[in-house]
Amino acid sequence: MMNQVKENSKDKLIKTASRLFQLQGYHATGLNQITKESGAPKGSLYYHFPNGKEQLAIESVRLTANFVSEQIVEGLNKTQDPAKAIQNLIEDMAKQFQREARKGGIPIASVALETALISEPLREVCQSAYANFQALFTQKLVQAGFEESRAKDMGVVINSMIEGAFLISFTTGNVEPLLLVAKQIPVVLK
Amino acid sequence: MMNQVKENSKDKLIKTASRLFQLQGYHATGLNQITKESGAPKGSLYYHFPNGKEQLAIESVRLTANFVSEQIVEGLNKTQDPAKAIQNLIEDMAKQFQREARKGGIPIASVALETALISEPLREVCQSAYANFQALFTQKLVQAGFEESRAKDMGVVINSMIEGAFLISFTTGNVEPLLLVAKQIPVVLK
DNA sequence: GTCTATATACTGATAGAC
DNA sequence: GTCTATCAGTATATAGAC
Repeated sequence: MMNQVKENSKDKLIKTASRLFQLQGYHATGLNQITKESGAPKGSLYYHFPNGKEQLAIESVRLTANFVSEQIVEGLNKTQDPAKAIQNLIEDMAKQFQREARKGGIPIASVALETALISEPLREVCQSAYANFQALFTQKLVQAGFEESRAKDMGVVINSMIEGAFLISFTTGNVEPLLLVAKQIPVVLK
Repeated sequence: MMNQVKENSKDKLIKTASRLFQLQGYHATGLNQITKESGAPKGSLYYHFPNGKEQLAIESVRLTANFVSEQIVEGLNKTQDPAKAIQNLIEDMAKQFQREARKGGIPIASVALETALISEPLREVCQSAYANFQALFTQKLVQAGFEESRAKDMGVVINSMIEGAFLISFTTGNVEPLLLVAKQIPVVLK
């Protein structure tokens, strides 16, 4: 019923918008560019997203967040030991980051920074994304026997370390920060 | 000679631009708003910055970076032990962040994310800013007897942790990430 | 649901008088 | 160095035919 063989305009718009917001940020990405690259007509955009750019961005961030969450889950499931698992996950992210040669942007950070003060709904969906990432790390730690409260704290810390390393790696065009942060994971979890 | 009692248009423009770029990001900040809030005429902007917005942003990021560097230096000088010093610095930043109630933005991150792929000179000045922050942490560690190579690595890691914690704290409107990262500094430096 | 044409406002940038 | 007027382009958003 809801699974269509052919991709509809709404999905095409969200997919294209997700890519462009991630690559260029919120304000640098215009609706004209999104409709043009998605192939969907502009009238269609306001039919599917009556609240315009803000609503489209909210759904785009949700899509991006789900995609990243899946990557995290898959990565963490590869290894039982949590420290090794998280370290490997970050190193895999660094490899992918290097392969793409910085042509993909950072998943959510730019939209979060640009909109946190001007759109409460957009801020909330970015906040949810980060809360979700943290929860995945925390879950992995709890399953490995970490005490609940410490696992929660370390989820926040690990998420911060990863986001910061992404920011610096992206700005400098060098994956070193990601690799160095990965190496510190076993240290902070000891 | 170069120290004028009265603030000239160029300085007013850079100061205002620094504040607005930090608060709103690069693309959301228009030249009309900068000239209006600075009190400087628009014609004056292109007289002082022939390369327009990009050049103004470069000098604004430099000003912001210098200001942050001074804050870091002052903070690190308060305490001799590097772990304690860095931890206290981050906690002070968190306090200031909370006082401002998220009304100041994050110093450089938004501009860095928005421009790294579209302006090489702007990317470079953001990169320099981060390199400078890292060097200050590294210097503190070397002075305390850390081995040079490890001190460099930890400068990068600490800078990443702080930037990431700022990003998450800003997005969520909660200083917890900054405080938790501060608490981990002695752990990673042990 | 799709598509085009258009409205209004604002963007970065420039010209030229003063 | 200052200031105003204005350019061409693009932004988000809407109206209305199909």
